[in-house]
Amino acid sequence: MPSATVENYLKAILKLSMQCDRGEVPMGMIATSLGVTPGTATSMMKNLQKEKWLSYKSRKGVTLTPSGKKIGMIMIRRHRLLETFLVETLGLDWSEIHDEAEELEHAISEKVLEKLDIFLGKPQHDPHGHPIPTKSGVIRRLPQKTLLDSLVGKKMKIESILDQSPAFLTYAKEKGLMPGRMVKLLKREEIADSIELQVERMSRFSLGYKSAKKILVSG
Amino acid sequence: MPSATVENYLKAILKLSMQCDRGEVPMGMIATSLGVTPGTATSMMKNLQKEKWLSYKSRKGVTLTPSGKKIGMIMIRRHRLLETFLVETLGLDWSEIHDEAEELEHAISEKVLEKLDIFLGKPQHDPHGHPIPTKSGVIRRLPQKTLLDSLVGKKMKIESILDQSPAFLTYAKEKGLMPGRMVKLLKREEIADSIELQVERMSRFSLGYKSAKKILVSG
DNA sequence: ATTTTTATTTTGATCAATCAAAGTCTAATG
DNA sequence: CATTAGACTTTGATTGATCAAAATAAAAAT
Repeated sequence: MPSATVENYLKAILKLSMQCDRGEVPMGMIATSLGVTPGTATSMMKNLQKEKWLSYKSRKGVTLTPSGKKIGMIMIRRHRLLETFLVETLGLDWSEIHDEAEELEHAISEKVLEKLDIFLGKPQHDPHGHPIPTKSGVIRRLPQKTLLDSLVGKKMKIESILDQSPAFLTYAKEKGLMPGRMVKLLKREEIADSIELQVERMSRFSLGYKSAKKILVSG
Repeated sequence: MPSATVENYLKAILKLSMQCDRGEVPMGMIATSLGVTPGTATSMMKNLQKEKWLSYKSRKGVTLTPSGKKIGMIMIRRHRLLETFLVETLGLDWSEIHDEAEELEHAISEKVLEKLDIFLGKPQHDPHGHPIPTKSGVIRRLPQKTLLDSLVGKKMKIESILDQSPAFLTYAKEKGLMPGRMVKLLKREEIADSIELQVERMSRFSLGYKSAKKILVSG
């Protein structure tokens, strides 16, 4: 059984490898993502390699083995199912759930998780619109299009919010930026790196480029 | 914030101090109850004293301070609410829930616990009939009478099952020995340290003294 | 009152996870 | 191509939790 720490490393590495696709995940990203010093990350990678969860090439980076990937995926599944439970069943706000799930995901067994999955009706995605992997580790691919890339005037459907920080999530909710809502890009102000938009019948507002890139859309 | 290990020590010490009442809880009981060597228990007690969770007298034992007692009580509350959730909401069998709750109790926050308490309808006791402390740490006192002490021929109500082991719980359930059921002691066989009994309209069976002491009754 | 037994404490060591700071590569820049 | 900045690795130390085994104290038995 991997420790909670190992589970965190494997989950983080899996997520990084899914985003910034290029074979190996570099040390620096791992250290930053987990909030540890580079030296800690390096020494941990050596242990994880010894346990066959990944392969590590000095000054290159790491790639997960199938068993490492499996554990990472299980952790993502646990996290997202727990987030769904916290919002749907217990009524927590979507800005509060990330940290809670971060703790619970290391304590919940497969047996309880499967019961929870059934109880929740086998949801396809969590409250932020992130796809929930199946028990066997299959995960739907998210659309790549962000609010920033969408065409002026075209109505798009919000698919997912990439930022987990409570402050951003609270703001997004207030403006109606939630999965499932329809949004229209009204104007793009290149020079101010800002866009203007409207969600359904709500009032217009603007968003910086950096924030706009955190909203995935489809349609 | 206490570590999960510290939480376990404080919960165990609180439980021991509630059962075998005599001021101080001796080292040996603590070590056995937590499955660690005596030396480990001793050194841990010194740390816990330094943190003001208990007072330790060499070769005497320990007594919890109010803050230590509070943490122990919170852990009992978490454990029992989680057990209730696992049975009532997710449908696990009462023999499976102890170990699951043992893990989850260290990961669940107060915020989530209070939501869970409301969701469950503020239950008074867990599936084994153990009282659930209130948020402020008040706990109902269990009856002291066991099945063994009850009078031959008198109908009693089962209040609580003291043994957490899956094997005993599975057996108990099969025989109808569950909180809320009515039970009648039919015969006491002193020489065979065994009793004969009947639960409601089910068939009679016998139980050894040691097992009979694990069933608390009232009535 | 000795001896023996049992309970507890001490000591020295280990393991996982971490950091700070010094050392070493590598790749980009001039 | 030599230098330098940035990324990465090494080293040595720390912390919390643990154990085994030796030492000690207290309680029980003789």
